[in-house]
Amino acid sequence: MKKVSESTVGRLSLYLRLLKEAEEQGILTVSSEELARRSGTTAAQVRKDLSSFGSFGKRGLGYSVSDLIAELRSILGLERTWRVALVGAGRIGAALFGYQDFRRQGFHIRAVFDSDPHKIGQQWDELVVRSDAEIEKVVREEEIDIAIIAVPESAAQRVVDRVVQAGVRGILNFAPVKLHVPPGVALKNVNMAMEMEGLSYALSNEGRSRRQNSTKEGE
Amino acid sequence: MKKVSESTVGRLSLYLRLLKEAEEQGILTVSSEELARRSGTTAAQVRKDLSSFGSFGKRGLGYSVSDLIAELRSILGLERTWRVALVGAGRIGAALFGYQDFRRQGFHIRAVFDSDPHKIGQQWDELVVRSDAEIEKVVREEEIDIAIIAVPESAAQRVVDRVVQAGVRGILNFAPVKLHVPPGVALKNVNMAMEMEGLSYALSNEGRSRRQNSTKEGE
DNA sequence: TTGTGTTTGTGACGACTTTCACAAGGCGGT
DNA sequence: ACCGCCTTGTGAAAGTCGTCACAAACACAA
Repeated sequence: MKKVSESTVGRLSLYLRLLKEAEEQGILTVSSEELARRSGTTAAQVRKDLSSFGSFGKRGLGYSVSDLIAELRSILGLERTWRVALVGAGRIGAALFGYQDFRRQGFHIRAVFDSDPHKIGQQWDELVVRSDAEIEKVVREEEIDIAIIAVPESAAQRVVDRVVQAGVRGILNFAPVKLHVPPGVALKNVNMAMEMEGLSYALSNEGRSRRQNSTKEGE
Repeated sequence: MKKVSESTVGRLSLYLRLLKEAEEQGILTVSSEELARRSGTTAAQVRKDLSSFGSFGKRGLGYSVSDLIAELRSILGLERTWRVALVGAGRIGAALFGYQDFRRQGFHIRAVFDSDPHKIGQQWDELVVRSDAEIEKVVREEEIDIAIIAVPESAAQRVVDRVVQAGVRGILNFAPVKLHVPPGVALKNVNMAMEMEGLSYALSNEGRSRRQNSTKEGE
């Protein structure tokens, strides 16, 4: 179990989803070859990724689907539930709140914040949208692990500083800015504007350097 | 102008945003050092990224903010507008439709599709939500360049095949699946579930390998 | 015009990631 | 129990990406 790259973790997450699919199809065992085909990588890549965490396969046979699912869930920390706060009750916040996959994966939204007086007090399922003035108090009370930042970019860094101060150790950021967090806090960015610009670049330069759309068939 | 990696393009997009900010602050010139500070990379990285496209700076001085903005807009293909179709009028689709940044960057949504009879016919600003049966016809008529896929994973690949068939050359995918597109079509994925699992991994393994949160301070 | 100070552009280096290739291991048939 | 076939796990090679360090270029001052 050496150092593991971010891309490896990303692929594990993908393998996990594919394995669940396979399980539903009644498949009991998969080879690295088969997983590679489904995930769009190579068999060697699959084996390397898995082998950074242990020897889960049987030579000559492949991997047991159910065993590997269990291993991956354990590696990714998905056996427990995570307590999540959603900061920003705008359109993106609302979309994320309704995203059922989160709950299914064990990410439970325990609090929603906004600064808009019109939003504060609204009932969202079993939760009430709370004033962002209460962030520190509620984050501590609810023992929030992860904060989802869905506020305008101008407010993002301030919100992050506050939730981190209140004990949050993971941030999923939807604001198109570069956030700064202290060591020990994990930060992931989802930047739709950037992805669109990547597409714009790829489409503008078709025919030129043949590699511009390396995302194709890649993750 | 050699081969350019995806990460380079991502950073260019970031530089562009930061330069606009600087321009609003009345700054006329920036050094690679300054851009690095703002973007969280290194000066050498900034210079390498820019130099893959040309020599935009003046030695001893730095880069002209307005010139560099123009160059980056040109490189990223943002001087024109792109015609976009949104497939899926659910929560995510609605959130994206309302995301003003897209329009500001020149990405104009010209069509919205859904398969739900309750949604079809709804008025969304100046657009009417159309039946997904009309995808081929409308995509061709409206000369759509880019499709945003905001449908359930079970429908995603089918939708992609159809829009590609109808002439779309860029896909922004929000469904948590690995899509397959023919060569010449650019594909970008936004996978929130995967990012959350990355956070879960990082939080589960704190203290272990010190590098788990390399996203921190990174992109 | 010459000198000083600053910052770019880039080849060389180092770190990290992916691919390759094969020995080691395990199953099934005879 | 042995043989043949298949697939894993992994060191080594290839490739990609980021960092370093410095010569080249330019502004400005005297």
